[in-house]
Amino acid sequence: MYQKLPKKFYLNKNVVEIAKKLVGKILVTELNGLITAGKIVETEAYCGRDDKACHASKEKRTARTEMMYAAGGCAYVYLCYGIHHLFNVVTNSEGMADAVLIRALEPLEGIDIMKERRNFPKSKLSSGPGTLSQALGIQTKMNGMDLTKKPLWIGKNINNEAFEILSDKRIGVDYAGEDSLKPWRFIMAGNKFVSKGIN
DNA sequence: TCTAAGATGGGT
DNA sequence: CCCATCTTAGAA
Repeated sequence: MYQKLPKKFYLNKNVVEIAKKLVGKILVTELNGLITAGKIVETEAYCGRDDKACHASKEKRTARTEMMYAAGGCAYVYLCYGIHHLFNVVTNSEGMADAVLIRALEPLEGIDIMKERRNFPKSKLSSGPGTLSQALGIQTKMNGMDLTKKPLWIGKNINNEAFEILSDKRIGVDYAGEDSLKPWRFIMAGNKFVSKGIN
């Protein structure tokens, strides 16, 4: 069930390429025996070199960014606006601060559990970086977890469905000037669970 | 110590 | 469109 991606998937040196490949993969948590899983339908790449939008821009090292320098294949979870836990996939080899922000999921399994955790009946379950973390129970204490093991992992595409991937500029990083225009956001074409989809 | 800003989301 | 909310980073 949800066959785990191998460590080497995350060691690719091109974070933009990994962000694109993550579309269609399955993000899974198993907490207190409860499995929740969703198909990744939207991602964004952040690079520690040549990208002002990245927390580790210009290879900046702080307590928060330290995890981005770890070898690829672990989680970088941080708190945004004091409320939202945002989940990222650390990539590249040790010392290279790259990460992919997971922005939206199509719920697959444990939907009742997600609804219970979200507790916002009128809103979507996991179509935004903050909401999907809440739906899967991802918190900052999971920062640094190995994504090739329980309780937080990424699995291969379930079936061999064909889909098209579109790219666009990233969301909420206007402060980064020209770097905010980089087409480093990837979405599954036509999927209604993307965060800002026309639906 | 103190302060400003932030990879958002829900409600109007 | 408006703004709650509180950690983090950087300044003093």
